[in-house]
Amino acid sequence: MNMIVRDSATEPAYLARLNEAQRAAVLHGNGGANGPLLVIAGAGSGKTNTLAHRVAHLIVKGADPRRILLMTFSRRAANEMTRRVERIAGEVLGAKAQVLTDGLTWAGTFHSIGARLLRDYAPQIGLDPAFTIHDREDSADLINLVRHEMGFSQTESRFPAKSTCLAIYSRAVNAQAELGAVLGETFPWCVAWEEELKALFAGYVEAKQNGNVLDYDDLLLYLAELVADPELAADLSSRFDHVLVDEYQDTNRLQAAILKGLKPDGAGLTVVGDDAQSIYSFRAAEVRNILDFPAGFTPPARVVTLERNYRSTRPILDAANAVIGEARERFTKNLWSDRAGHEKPFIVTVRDENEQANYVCEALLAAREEGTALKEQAVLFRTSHHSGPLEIELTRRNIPFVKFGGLKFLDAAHVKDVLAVLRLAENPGDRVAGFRVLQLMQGIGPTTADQAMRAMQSALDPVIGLKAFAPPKRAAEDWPGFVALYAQLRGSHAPWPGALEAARLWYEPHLGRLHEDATTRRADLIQLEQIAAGYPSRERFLTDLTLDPPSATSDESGVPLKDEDYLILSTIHSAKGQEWKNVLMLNVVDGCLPSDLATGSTPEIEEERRLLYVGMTRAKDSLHLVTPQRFYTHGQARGGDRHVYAARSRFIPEHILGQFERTHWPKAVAANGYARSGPPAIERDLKARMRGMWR
DNA sequence: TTATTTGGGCTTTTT
DNA sequence: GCCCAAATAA
Repeated sequence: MNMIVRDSATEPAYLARLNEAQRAAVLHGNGGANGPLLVIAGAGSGKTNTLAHRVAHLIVKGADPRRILLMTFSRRAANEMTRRVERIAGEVLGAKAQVLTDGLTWAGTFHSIGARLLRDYAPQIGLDPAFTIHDREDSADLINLVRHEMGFSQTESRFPAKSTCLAIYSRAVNAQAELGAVLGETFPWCVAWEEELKALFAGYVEAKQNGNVLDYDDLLLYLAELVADPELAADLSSRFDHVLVDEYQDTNRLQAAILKGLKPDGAGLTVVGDDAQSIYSFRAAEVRNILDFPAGFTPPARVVTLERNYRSTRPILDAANAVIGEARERFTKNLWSDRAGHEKPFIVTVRDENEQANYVCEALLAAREEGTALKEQAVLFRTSHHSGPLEIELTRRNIPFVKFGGLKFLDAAHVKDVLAVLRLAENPGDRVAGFRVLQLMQGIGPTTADQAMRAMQSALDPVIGLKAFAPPKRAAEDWPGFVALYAQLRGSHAPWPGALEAARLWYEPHLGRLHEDATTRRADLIQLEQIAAGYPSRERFLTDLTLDPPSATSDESGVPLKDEDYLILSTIHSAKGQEWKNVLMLNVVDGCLPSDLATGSTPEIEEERRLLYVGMTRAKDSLHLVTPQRFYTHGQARGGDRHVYAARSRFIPEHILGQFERTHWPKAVAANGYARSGPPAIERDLKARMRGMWR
């Protein structure tokens, strides 16, 4: 399998179209599992393409795709990678490639790979393979249950909220740090609760184990523990010849430990990343992982640097380089591009957020008039709610859009309710799911739900326990129906995906009672059934959905039609790895970018700077940074007038302003204060709308 | 014991 | 605007 055959005369065409550095990254080891490789890949330097070529090259050279482990940031990135590998391998291997690339099944996030491996190794590490996985909200709910049981909810001064408790716990786990240190550095206002938090976390861990549930962090933690055992690590390691990791700058210490345990000598290990794009340290990502990677091995890992940018025009890249050039500490060199462009990025001053929304609409419609489809344009912002006024304006103008990184489909209460039914069937010990489901029935509150859960657990079989349980009078009517549903779902012949429909039918009466807009919510659930049909089993469906939820409001839940043109709205974080012809960034203003919640320490501020850099480098042809002069503060009634005056982001100081074109909008001032910018580019049939009001 | 109301406090980015 | 806990009603 390890062929060291080099014949440059027959070098395939797919290598010829790469630049020298890219080719070096692809050819490293020449198809074999040689020493470790670090690829520093600047923004737009063809990173995904290079990685895909490397994987394809390995396969062409005879590597077994089933023994290639590919870890990317999201399932979407993994799919994209697989697609490209397929195409490239197809050029060389023809029809055979399909079979080979179908074997590339070990591709996904650290968390999803972790879940799969843990199910495989469950018996060896004392885990029940039927474990269910808690998302963030479920984890917070469980921690809340423990918090109540320990009496921390009725303290004299207020105990940290459940989400804060979880955040502290998660940080301590992912950063592999002591609780005291975490509190001091990241949660200083909770320092006084250290003892109580410690007790709470001990209780939380116990509750997870009793219920046979894992949270996100456990997937990494258990995997790290698994590879810490020499025998298990050797066994696991021998399953993979090649391990490739994307976005390595955003991995945390736990993830680095997993890799190290998996490939201690680095043989066959490739990591790709860019320290200038590290934007996840709030999630305990550790830039040092990538910086210290080469020296972690003897001999040190080979480093290949990709500095040529194929994405952006030169003026855009120059401006982005100027922004990142202000960073305190940096390791990658400036990127270069030979894509000429006459247009500098714009800094557009507008009066307030409403004008900002107007400007954005005008700008993107103008770009569309010139031939840039909405799909090739994006509006980026620091926090999800920054797009609020814009969303209203887009809706008013009938401009279709899809939002990434906002409220997720799965966070909706009705979707969680139905999924909880399935989870409880999968794992009767899942208290959070049980509490949620049982309390849907009228007359059942926390106390009864707790008693019913206990009855389930103490019985030989959970179904028998439920049947024997006598609910309070008010719930007596609902009870038999629920027990029958549960028995059906627990049965060995539970249909799939029919089980979801059964759960929905049971849920529908409750849906009508609990929610006003039952019709739209019901449509969501039917949508969910369609998604479910794509999964082979209930377990895979539940796992994949919690680990790789549909990321946009449209993704699979299909709000706008796929073939229609629509605009992309996205947080900067969710825009990672993507690119558009025209990019507009909102609120490039001190207090928003950097966020005023993240200006406490230098590292935090530096991360915000990289965030601006990441946003700017998404643009191919044109870039607009919009700076409203004042914006309304939150925490007031709608239409309130509390506002602050904002200054241009500190990341664009005076001396780099020359890289930008500064404009005001609306343009120059007429007697009434504002020039008319001409009628909007959209026509509306007002009469039709009037008629429509009564139909 | 459950369901509903009221008042006070915090408010990012995501697997 | 949302979450949470305490108070109140059924």
